[in-house]
Amino acid sequence: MVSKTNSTIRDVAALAGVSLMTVTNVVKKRKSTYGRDAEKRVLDAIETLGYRPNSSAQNLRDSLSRSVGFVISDSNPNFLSDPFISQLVGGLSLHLSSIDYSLDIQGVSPEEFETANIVRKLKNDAFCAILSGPKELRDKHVNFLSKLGKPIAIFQEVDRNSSPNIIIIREDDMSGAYALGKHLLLKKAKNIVFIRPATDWSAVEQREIGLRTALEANGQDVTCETIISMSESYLEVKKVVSSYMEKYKPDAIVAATDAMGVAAMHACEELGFKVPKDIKVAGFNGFEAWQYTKPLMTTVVSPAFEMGRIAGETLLASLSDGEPKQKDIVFSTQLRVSNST
Amino acid sequence: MVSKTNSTIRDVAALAGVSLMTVTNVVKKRKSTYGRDAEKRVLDAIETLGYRPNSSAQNLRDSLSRSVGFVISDSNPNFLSDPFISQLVGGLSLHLSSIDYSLDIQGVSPEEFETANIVRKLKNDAFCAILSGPKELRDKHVNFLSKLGKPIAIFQEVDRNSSPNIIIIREDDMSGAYALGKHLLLKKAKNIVFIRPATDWSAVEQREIGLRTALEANGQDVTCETIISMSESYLEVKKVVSSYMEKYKPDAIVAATDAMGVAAMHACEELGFKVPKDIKVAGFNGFEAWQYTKPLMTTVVSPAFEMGRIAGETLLASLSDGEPKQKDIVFSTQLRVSNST
DNA sequence: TTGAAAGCGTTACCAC
DNA sequence: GTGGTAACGCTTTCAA
Repeated sequence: MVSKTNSTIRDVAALAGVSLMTVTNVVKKRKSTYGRDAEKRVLDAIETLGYRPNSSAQNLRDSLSRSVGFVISDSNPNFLSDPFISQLVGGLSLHLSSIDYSLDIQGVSPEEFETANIVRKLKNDAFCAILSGPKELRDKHVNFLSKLGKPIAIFQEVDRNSSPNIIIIREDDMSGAYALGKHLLLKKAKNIVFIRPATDWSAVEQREIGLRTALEANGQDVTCETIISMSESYLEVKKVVSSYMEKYKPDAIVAATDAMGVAAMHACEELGFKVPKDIKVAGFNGFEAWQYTKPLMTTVVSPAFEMGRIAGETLLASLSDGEPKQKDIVFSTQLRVSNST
Repeated sequence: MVSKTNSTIRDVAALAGVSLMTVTNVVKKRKSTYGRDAEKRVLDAIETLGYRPNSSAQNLRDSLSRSVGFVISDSNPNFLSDPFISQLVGGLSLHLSSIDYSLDIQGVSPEEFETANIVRKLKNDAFCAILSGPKELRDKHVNFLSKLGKPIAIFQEVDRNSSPNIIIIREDDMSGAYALGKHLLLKKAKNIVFIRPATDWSAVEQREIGLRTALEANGQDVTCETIISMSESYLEVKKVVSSYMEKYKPDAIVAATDAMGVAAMHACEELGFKVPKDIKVAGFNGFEAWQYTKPLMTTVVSPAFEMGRIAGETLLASLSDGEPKQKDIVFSTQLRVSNST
């Protein structure tokens, strides 16, 4: 293998027979500070030497890391298997790599949030976070992040009107859930169950509130009970739903996510209930993988990929312009009615 | 907000009343080079100043970036929605963040592979790649990567015995497919169809070879035809399978991935074929999302998360130890038989 | 243990 | 346009 003593801007200047300044100017494309012949000689030298600016040196020079950190508070080490999170990361990474920024991802359990390397070393220019755990713990983490002194984007929390460097990026789960509730009423559902994971997510709270608001307008006529599954796993959700269905007779199940909805649907079918005739089932997210259920599930679609992209754009903007103009960015969700309701 | 003029090692030394050397030694935990009292003063100073080593400076100093780049050759910008890739990234990122390395991800279309920022700027210490496109294009990309002069891990290619800095990390798709083929024979399948996407992936080729090898042992008795779907999308696969099923009467379908398998299964059911009675269906990968099909699909399970983790470990090892000991790391796959066959 | 100094590569500023 | 120099923060070496 060729021994790679990377060439520096000095080597380029020497080979091209120009000064350091001229090389920088050519590289930075500051026309009118150099002549045509000099430009050509510099470009040739860069080509033959295979010169590439050393980014560590650039970063030191202008005290930037050109990177964004993304802390994911999740008890599952394989947090990227959650499509919501992988879409956020995908959208964010797409934008960052287009402007030559890099992305540091770290998953951390909610309990260890404040001791995660990524927020302790603090080497990134800005941070994204998605939180989980009880509301007061999440509040604590928001507060912790706000003291980092860097631009922060937090996904899926409600705006706390907190410090000036925090941007909230969320989807309007409440309205989506509200629309879903109204849809179920239209379909004559009377006894509705909301199934949610034990883990607290702000989005889940919002979904429950929206659903209940829609249903409560109908007074005593309609009931809504919440049941909790210890985990979001397929088997656990199925078990919880099965044992509930054996005792009670709801006519609709709203699951906090599509994955949970599929499990609920299967539980019902195995007990002999037909979907949607005997019981309606709906979920949240509408990601690729869950579009393959039979019957196709009614869901509230999340714009997660786009949210990731906007997080990148907004953070970078506030890095150069100072305080962000918009401190609470809300994406609308969309009810997609299918055959399961 | 507090104005953050980050404190340097000099400030710490000054406050603690010790030399720079001593601070470095304490930070680097080189015991026996400093005394107890000095240590305490330094640690206190670090605490009160909130000192954190500047990683750009460290990186410049020892010409490292402490980051790994991951180039994903995929025509879909939302490449992370592919569970195979998101698992690779998850495993890799978990390992890297545990040793305080960061991860640069960039998706790029096969045609633009060599012009992607990430491989042009070359700022990472090592690279991972997953390739797609025709075999000769992939060969070209392997060759291109081998000339980068940095440790490279390539997923899911076959070993080309190429340059010393390339590590191949793959799963044994051929054996998995072979086992699946034998299983289908055991289940009395005679006319088998392999459905694959038009896009070339090395893994898909391996799966086809393994399947055919298993079946060919049975001579003329058993047929195996390959059909191609332009895309991997649910609708496209369903359409292709439907129109095939209307003309021919295979008794088993092997899909190149579970996602395609689900689509194939639905196509069959909609035409009135029962799975597995009238037709058997199997896929590849066995990721979370596809464990929710009804009937549960027979599949060959991929250890993608673990492959990502090992890529990180191996690259980092070869960064410090020079050439890697193992140049071709093969993970075994596992046939998981379920109700769809 | 210490203090001083050099060097990593880039960039900005200066006077010419 | 040039050439020289200083600065970013850290680490190592060398002599004390």
